[in-house]
Amino acid sequence: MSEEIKVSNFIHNIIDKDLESQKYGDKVHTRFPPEPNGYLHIGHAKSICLNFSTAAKYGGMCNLRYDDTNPVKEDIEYVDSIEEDVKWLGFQWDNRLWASDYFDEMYDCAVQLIKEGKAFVCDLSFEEMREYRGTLKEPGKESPYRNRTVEENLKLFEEMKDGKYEDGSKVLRAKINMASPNMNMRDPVIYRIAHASHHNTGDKWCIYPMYDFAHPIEDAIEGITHSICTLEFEDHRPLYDWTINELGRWQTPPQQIEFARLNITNTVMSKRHLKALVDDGFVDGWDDPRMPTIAGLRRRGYTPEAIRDFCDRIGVSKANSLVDVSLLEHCVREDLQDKVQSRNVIFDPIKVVITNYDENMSEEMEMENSRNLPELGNRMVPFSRELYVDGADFMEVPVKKYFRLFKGNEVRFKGAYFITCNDIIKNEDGTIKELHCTYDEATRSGSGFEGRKVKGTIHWVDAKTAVKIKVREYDYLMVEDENGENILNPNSVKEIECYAEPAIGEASQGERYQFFRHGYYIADSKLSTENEKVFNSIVGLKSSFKVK
RNA sequence: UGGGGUAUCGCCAAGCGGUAAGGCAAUGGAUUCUGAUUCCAUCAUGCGCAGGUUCGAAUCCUGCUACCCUAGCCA
Repeated sequence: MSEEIKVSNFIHNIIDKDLESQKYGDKVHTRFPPEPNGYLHIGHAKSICLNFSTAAKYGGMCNLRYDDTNPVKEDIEYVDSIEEDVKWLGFQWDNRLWASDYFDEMYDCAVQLIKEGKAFVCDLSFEEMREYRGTLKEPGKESPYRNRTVEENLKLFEEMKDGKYEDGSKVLRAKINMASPNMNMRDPVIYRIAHASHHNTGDKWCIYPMYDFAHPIEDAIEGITHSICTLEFEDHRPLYDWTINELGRWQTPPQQIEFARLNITNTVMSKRHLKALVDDGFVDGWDDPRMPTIAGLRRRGYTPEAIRDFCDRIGVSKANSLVDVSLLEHCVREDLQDKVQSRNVIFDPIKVVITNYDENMSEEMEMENSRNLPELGNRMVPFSRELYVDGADFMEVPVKKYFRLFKGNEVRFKGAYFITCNDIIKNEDGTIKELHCTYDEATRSGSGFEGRKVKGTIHWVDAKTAVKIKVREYDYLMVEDENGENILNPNSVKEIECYAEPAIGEASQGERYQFFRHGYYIADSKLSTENEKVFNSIVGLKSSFKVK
């Protein structure tokens, strides 16, 4: 048992108990069973981390199994993305399997139930079936087809398989109890007719097993010990157990364990809604940097380490929860701060003229690549008479406790000199044209100057050698309106033209930086070209001085 | 409750009869050539509510309350 791998107490307690009772001997076998009907999102990441980490922690196995029992909704195009995402998160499956590979065995299981009088072919229509099912408070009525003979059921089911009937005209139902207080036990449908081509089995089948019938069989065949799913399946557990017990084929049946699915503030977490955002063109695709999909988070610049850490920290329990997005952001910052170099980028340029600096002179200033990681060394950044600073680093009328640039104040230009602002030069319309400042040669960075101190350090870019880049700032996809209702945020992305120091030109696709005083950014892998770098904002700095 | 679940700090979450871990957020302070980072401090006489059992209860019992899931031939 590895100590490094964190596993929630929730699952820990269950498995330790099973190990002690030797319910499955020393075996621990989990599975991650996505339906290939969309991209994986961070909610899936929670399940992936849970299942794979649990297996790893106990020296067991974890299967990646596609729950592909409904060809109408599924598409092979999603399979590649699912595997890429699981791998990117840092996990490796022990077996890659398809539920559809068990269709023969599932069919055989169905036939067994029919032979034992535990399943029957039913001709009720959708509407009739709903009527017969009863309601939450009233029991259902038995189907008039419930007492067909075994021979008749066998014949009809075979004919269903052979394609003699239309979609919806017949189903195979388990014969359990129409008066059960649990709706799932009121003779649930276990096989339906669907004349649809399956990505794996082609046109071999025109009947497909339902989830409730298929899933326990899949788990049992694979020797799964702990079948972890989300809370809404709690009511299905009796049917899960019924299926395995009635079939009686497996010595050590798997057990279903439920936990609460992940919800994050300001985040859409339903596949249906995410698909609508893609289909309606609100976002550029499943990997749009605003999407909470694994692909989106990856393009946004999140690291697998940060996501795994997040999953470790949110814990696992049965309480419905809404995790504050600030925890995710914290995990991203914490991971990036010890990995990433810093660069100077000016978002909202104000020109600065150093009036006592020689017009024909320029210097290469040595600048540390990372304050936190001295081992990353230094780089040379050009400095000359005309520079740009950020609009946020200057105030014409400073508020109290503001210690960046304002008229009469001296600040440190990071990696360069102390600079004093002497004059504000305006355009005719009253806007600021440029700032006239002076520098003090004695205060050069690295000179060991101790004469006086300044409270503010700001960043700058040499005007002559500045490189233009595009930066995309993101806001949450969902925001609250004035009534506190969650609505789609119409301003979820903002593109800004920025000036950057020349060294940014070396940025390769996917490379991350901290833009000094701004936050963390990544060179977008899709939008960047040779001539133009586009950066996605990953996450901002924890806090900065905000003018109220 | 028809049935099934869940309630511990603003948000997650440990705790399993011996006197409320931790993280995020927040707040104060120290250091800082990033108002970042780091560091230190504060943050539940209280565990949905009301009773009871016990020397002792978040943990056991009883009764309430609130919220979630459930009536697909989806998963």
